[in-house]
Amino acid sequence: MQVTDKKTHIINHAVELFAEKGFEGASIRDLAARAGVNVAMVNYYFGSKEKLFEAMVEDRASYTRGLLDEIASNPGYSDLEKIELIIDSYIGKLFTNRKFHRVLHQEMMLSQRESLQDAIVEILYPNHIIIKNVLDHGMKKGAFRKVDAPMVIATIIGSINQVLLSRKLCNKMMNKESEYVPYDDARFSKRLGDHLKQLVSAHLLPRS
Amino acid sequence: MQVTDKKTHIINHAVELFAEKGFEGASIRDLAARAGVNVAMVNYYFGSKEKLFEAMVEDRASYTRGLLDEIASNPGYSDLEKIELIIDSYIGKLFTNRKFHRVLHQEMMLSQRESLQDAIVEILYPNHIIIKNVLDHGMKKGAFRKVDAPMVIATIIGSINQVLLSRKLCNKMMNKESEYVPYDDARFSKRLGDHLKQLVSAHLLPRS
DNA sequence: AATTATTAATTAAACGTTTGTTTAATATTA
DNA sequence: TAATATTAAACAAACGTTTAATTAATAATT
Repeated sequence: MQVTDKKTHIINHAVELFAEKGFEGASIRDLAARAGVNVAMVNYYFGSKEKLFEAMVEDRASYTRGLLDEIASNPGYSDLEKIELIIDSYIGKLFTNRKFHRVLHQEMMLSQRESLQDAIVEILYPNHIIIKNVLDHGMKKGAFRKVDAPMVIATIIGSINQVLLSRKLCNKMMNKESEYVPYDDARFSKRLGDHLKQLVSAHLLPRS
Repeated sequence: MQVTDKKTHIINHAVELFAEKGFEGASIRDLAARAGVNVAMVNYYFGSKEKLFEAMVEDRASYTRGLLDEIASNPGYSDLEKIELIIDSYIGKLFTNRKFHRVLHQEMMLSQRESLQDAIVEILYPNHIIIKNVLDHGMKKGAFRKVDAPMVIATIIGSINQVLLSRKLCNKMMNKESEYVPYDDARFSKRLGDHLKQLVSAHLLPRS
């Protein structure tokens, strides 16, 4: 196995472990056992637990980029269509990358490793800007009513995060049995997307 | 100082510490130093770190109860008025109790101490039910359009949680300087409340 | 192509700290 | 005097990390 592959292999298990136990709760020994490598290899490759975490963030940070930007810059869509496409695309992104996204959330809530917090903000912020630009453009052109754009963004992303926060709470709210995994069910993604699109449309579109 | 007072005193500092560092990241020695008591006192009073955590949850769990229920059961309000009052009331609640609420969020995201997760769900769920009943009643009476009630709840609570998640991210989104503390600013609470009320009204009210 | 020299990868064991917790002695209160 | 509260010290376990020895792979030299 190549060096890069081995690093990636460790990082993949690190995402799982950090998502389950948090940074402090995850031990190098546990990680090594899961990844099937010697404990010393983690420090050999990454230097320290903290640097491993940073390497993991850097490796996975790209998951947010690209797709939203393409949608927003595509001249073939109306502003409302862009918002709707962004909603669906963002749901897909967060659902598939939910473990890493969970790690980012954990780290953002804690006031340790503050420099990492700034890095995480820089990862998430571009997505907000993309949505903001579409909202601002729509309002300027009169396609949208005058709304509190940052709050609309908080609502879109916050709604998705809320169902991602806890599978147990989500299932209880949605009246699903406790073993159900909503994030793997395309019907649930569609349900969330439909709700958000209807909600945001009613909010943004001028009254007839 | 009375025994109960001393316990409460330790719990108060525990909320702060757990909110800052998470369960695993918080040490008994750090807690004892902050609370100004001997390290052994924590185990003397609570038995263990884990039992201290549970005692803290039990002590603070009541923060969610009461207010929302009063609003929902008050016959003097229309269904929309109830929703609007619940939104403002819930924002106030979460903002003032944000540190404990942050601890609950952290714990809910991790897959350790699963029994505690169930307990936390039981703490938060009643609030959801209160909102759900109002929504269902309004839909049944024709005051509201047919909407996805659980998703509407996820949106209301998720939006508030999103701005509570990270002060840094929130300030960046809202174009505030990084030292600003939005949760202590009544204007920010009002801004969030106004947004949510406008959003939910547009979503719930039938088109003219 | 075979052999040697060099570097990289891997391992088990140990290191020093920190952790939650307990103990045994002392002080305080009832 | 008896129960409770408080303390400093010690305990064992787990932690991240380092070491020193060994194996594997690569490069250089004959």
